[in-house]
Amino acid sequence: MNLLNQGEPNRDASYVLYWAQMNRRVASNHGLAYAAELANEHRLPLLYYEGLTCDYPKANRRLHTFILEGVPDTARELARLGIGYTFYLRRKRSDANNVFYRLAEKAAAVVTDDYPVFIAREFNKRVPAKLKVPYYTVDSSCIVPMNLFEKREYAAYTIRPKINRWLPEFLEPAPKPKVKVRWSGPGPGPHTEVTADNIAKLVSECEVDQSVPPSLSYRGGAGEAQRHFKHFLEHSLRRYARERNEPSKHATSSLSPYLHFGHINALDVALGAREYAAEHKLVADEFLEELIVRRELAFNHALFSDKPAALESVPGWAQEDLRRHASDPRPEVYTREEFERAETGDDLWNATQKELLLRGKIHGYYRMYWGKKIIEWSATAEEALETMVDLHDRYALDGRDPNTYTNILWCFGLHDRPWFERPIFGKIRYMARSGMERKTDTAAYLKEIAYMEQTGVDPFRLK
DNA sequence: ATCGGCTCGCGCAA
DNA sequence: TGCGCGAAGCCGAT
Repeated sequence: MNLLNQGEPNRDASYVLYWAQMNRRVASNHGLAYAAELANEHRLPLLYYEGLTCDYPKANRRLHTFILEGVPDTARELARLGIGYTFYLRRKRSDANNVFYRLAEKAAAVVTDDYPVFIAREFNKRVPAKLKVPYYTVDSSCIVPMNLFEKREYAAYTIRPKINRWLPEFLEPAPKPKVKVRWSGPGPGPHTEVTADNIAKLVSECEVDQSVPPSLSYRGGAGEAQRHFKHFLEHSLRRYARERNEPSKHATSSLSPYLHFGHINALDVALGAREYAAEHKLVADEFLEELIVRRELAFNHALFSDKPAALESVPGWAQEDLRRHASDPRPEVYTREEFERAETGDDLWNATQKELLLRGKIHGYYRMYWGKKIIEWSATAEEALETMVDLHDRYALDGRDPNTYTNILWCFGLHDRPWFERPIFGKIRYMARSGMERKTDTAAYLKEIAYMEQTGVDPFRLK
């Protein structure tokens, strides 16, 4: 927990305010639980505010739909716990309502999410000074709070022992938000009522890019997140270590969209996987390594980098290699539009891009190939990076996340080691189509993507 | 099928 | 100061 301003509690306050910026969930939310504690101290009720605006960069139908799908779950849970809920959908850019500031004026204190990238990073810098009341941020994203680390870690092997030392202390269920003064009735307006039936209509009324359709595969919400998690435990965890890099086997958790929007807490995923593994005599080590060590390494990278998504944040040797090879001839070069439309000369690469377009995420292993080839086929490294970030911002349900930026920069050498010298890449790890063929069943993947493209149905969508 | 070399730098042991 | 080893590989030799 961090207090980010000199605010004094408001004596005439009507509630304590929790502002869900990134962790859009009720269960297992350390920030919300802390807000409930403050509310109890002030003998006030607790109000949960969540907004969705149309004017953040590249806002679109896909992202809006996913976020709105989470709202009914949130409303139900909050009502059960006696916590007030104001959700506001700002449909038009001309809408002058600034609901957060209006609600904050009547709050004894504000609690929100500590988050190291995108809008929350900027808001948490700018907003506290504008408020008269205390403004707290709580890290409800990481298992080991990212602020406990003192510096940017060099690689997984440097952060791993530190995480392992802290884990026994932090791998405990989050406290529940138990309020003493229950909220009765609706939250203070303006409030937008969201039901499963009106989501499509609400989104169509928003001034956002309507050309990006909702994901074929993932619907938002805490309930959906739990369903995916349960399916993963029962059908995939035991295969994870062996088959996680084989996309056609579907052995990964598919939780990244839910982790990104906070519909599920990584802490609960870790606890649940550990418990399931113990009960069923399975080994969850490989999954926990990715969920905890690599995910938290990404948050560490974002927190301690001035620009988490810039080439200046990759190691010196890699930057130097990119510079040295900047004028190497590129045998193939594609424009951003050709990448976007999946129109390169490589059908496997095109399939990965189609997976992004249709599902809203790319399988983790193939995404590395996707990124490496964009580097190889772009005029400059800077342009390659821009293409990757832009395509994720618009199409990925797990974009705009510390993991996204870290996975993209990994393609440029971040958290990786040098390998042998070659054109364009220098000593940055290269990936070849032949390697994909050798190690994975590319034919099965191509078939699966082609089926989705032709039918508009994801055969692996959770029923 | 499997193995070693490629190459940098962190962090711990000495 | 030396040394082991690292987030997902490639390539050529055996």
